Amino acid sequence: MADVCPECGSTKFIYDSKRGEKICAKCGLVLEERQIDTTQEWRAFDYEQKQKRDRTGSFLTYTRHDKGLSTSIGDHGYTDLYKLKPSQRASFYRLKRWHSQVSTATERNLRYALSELDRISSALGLPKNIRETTALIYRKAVTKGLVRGRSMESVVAAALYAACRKHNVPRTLDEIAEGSNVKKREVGRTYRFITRELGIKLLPTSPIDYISRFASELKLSPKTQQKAVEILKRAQSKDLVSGRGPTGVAAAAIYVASTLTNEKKTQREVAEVAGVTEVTIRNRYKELIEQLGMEDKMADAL
DNA sequence: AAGACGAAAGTGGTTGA
DNA sequence: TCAACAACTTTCGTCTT
Repeated sequence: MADVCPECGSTKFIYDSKRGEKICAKCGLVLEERQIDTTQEWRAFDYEQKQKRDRTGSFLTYTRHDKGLSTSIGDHGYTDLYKLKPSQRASFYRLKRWHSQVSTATERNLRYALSELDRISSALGLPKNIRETTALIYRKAVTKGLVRGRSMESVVAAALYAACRKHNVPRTLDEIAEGSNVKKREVGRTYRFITRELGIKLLPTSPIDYISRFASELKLSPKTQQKAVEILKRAQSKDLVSGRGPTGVAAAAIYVASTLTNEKKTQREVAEVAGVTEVTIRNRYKELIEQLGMEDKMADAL
C-alpha cells in the first residue's frame, strides 16, 4: 500500500466502507473511490451455515467436460420425481431424456478427450496451465466442428503442441507423438489445420526455449546454461537461426557451451536429449563458432 | 576404444509453378 | 498436382585422443 497522502503527507486514513472511499484523515482528500468490497458481509459459525451462505462454488476449469459445473434432471433411481403426479412425471422424463441427450452429444466427446489429455500431459509432465490452454483450444475446435474426419487423439495432441508453444515451453513433435499414440506427421498436420482455422498465431520457436530443459536433462550448471543462451542470442543477430531446426541449433549451442565451461558432454549425449543426430550438431556448431569467431576459444578448450 | 569428423545417399516436408 | 529444394538423418570409413 502506498500510504502517504500526496496532499499533506499524512499516513492516517479513514475507510468509508459504505461509499467505498479511502480518505485522508488529516486533510480529507479522497484517495480512492468506488473500491470493490471483497470481504464477506456475513459470518458463518459452522460448516452448515457456510454451505448455505456461500454464493460461489469451485473454480471454473476447462479441463472438466462441464467446466466443473453440471446439472442433471432427476438423479438416478428413486428420487423426487416419484413424488410428482403421474401426469407430470411423464413430462419430466421427457425433459430429463432431452437434457441428457443434448449434453452427451458434445460432452461425451469432451469427457473422453480430456481424459486423453490428462494421460498425455502427465506422461510428459506438463503443468496445469498448459492443460487448461489445451482444453480451451480443444473446446474451440470441437464447437467449430474441426474434429470431424480427424481422430480425436490427433486433435488433442495438436492442441497440446500449440499450448506448449504458446507458453514458451515447447515440446518437439516427436515428444508429443510419443506421449500420444498419434504419428508425428499427423500431429503436425492437424496442428497446422487447427491453428489456421482458429486463427491462432504462433511465432516460430526459439532455440533458447529449449535450453533450460535440455541443459537440466544433461545436468549442466546454470553457468553453462547461461553461456548457451548467450551464444544463441549472438547467433540470432547473425541470422544463423532462421530456417534451421530450433532443436539442432539449441543442441549445438549447448555442446559449445559445455566444452567452454569444462563440463564437456559428447555430441552423442547432447544429440540424445535434443532428439537430433550428431551430424546435425556438428554442422550447426561449425557454423556457430565460425560466424561468432570462437574457433580459437573452442580449440583451446579441447 | 571411444569420440569426433565428413562424405554420400536417403527421407519427409515445404514451396512455387 | 508435381518437381525442385533445403534441412535433417542414416550409414560408414577415417582420423584423433
